[in-house]
Amino acid sequence: MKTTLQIEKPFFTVDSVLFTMQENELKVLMVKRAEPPFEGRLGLPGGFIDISIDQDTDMTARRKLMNKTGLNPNYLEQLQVISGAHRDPRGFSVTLAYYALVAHQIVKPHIASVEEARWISVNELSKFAIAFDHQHIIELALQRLQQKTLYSMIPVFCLPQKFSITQLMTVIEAIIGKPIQRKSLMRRIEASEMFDISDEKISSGGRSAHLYTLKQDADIFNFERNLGA
Amino acid sequence: MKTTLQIEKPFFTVDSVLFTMQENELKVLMVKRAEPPFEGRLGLPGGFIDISIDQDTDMTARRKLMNKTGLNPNYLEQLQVISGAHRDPRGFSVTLAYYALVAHQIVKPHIASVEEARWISVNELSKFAIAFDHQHIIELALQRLQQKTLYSMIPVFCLPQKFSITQLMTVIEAIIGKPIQRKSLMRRIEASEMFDISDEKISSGGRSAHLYTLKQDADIFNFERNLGA
DNA sequence: CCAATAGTGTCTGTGAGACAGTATGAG
DNA sequence: CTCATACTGTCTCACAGACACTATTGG
Repeated sequence: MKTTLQIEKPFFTVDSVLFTMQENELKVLMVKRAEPPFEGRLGLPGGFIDISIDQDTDMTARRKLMNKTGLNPNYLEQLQVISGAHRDPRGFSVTLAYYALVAHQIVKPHIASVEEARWISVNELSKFAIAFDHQHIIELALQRLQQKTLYSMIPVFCLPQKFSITQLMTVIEAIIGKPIQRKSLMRRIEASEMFDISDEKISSGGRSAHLYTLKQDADIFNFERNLGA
Repeated sequence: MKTTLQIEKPFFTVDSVLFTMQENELKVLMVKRAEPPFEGRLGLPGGFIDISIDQDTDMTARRKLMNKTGLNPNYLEQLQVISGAHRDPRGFSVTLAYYALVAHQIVKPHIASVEEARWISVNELSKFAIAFDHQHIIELALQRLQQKTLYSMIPVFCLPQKFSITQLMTVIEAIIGKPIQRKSLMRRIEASEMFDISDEKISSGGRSAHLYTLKQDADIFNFERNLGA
């Protein structure tokens, strides 16, 4: 069946949902589309794979994010493939969606200069007209992030290298949308063995807090029970 | 940048890792490749998306499985995309891998007739020369299945509609590779509220066992703690 | 001193592990 | 009856939730 290769090929793109923590809110990076379809609307940063540059799709995702924000996310993972005949007016399309996390302060200086890109709070997304089914993809990414937050420490990748327990607690609560016990979080920091406690401290109006850092070699530890259930 | 679309496109294929339970062993469906590359070797069932037939990639996976085994799996979920320049000798390729589960007895009558397809025990896979990086993909699928087995009841999709607790226990133990407590499993069957207990029984040399069925409307329940940790 | 934030001590609750004990079928 | 397999009772243990209590900073 040498004919197999003659079948018409779908579009194949890679898009990323990049999250960060800014002003106690969980935000997503959106870019204003410069061309049709959906010209002028907000959409996810992404595009076509370039097999002359990209070694694999992870590289494509990172390269496209670099073009928009000037940096590599601290965490990047495949979300899922979304496909169908009607999600892109140009025809059948296949998109591989990623979700990613960065510390806000590092990204801030870059964005404005590069291109029309902005951080939008996940709570305010519904106020905008979003291109394609990207609204839905963000929904999926958020659900996955929430789930993973219940049994791992990934939210640290939204924070700077040195962070306090309160900062981590705030991100987690922003992600899962409800309060957690500080005590439980401290137990997990201990048990995961992923962090070093630095001697530096940060203060914000009361007793000053210890700062923690991710160990260099640290694997992401998965707990056997969920938080906040 | 209308030039974007002129970028050379990669191959895009869909492959599935179909698991079942047979003779107390976890098995994977492999097909003998009829064409190069890797002609004559065993590989995963899959192929190119046909946008004139398939509404999305799930359909592609189901269609390809139907061609090999004559049936729809009870459970089908995306695993991940694997991509790279060197995994297919014909050039840069992108594969969307699925994993799927079926009850063995239903599939049995179909396979031999359709094509050169066979069930291989996951423990004996290393004895064969497998096409592409499919060995690796199976590894990934198994890891995901193991993880998911710790906090859900998906292994039931390897069983017939009516099944006993012992059968379910056997599948789970085959998947995760270690014994679990019958008592814990019974607690989960209760708590999940996913099953009806039928009045039928099955016997195998001792006291006869109750048979259970999945409720028609049942969602897959996710537990907050892992099993067998 | 007080207010505010950080961190500890410790009790309760839940669900898994372990395993002895009881029930029910076949011969 | 005995044997094999199915199921129950119940204890322990690990870890999350709750929340009062102590510690440390700035004013």
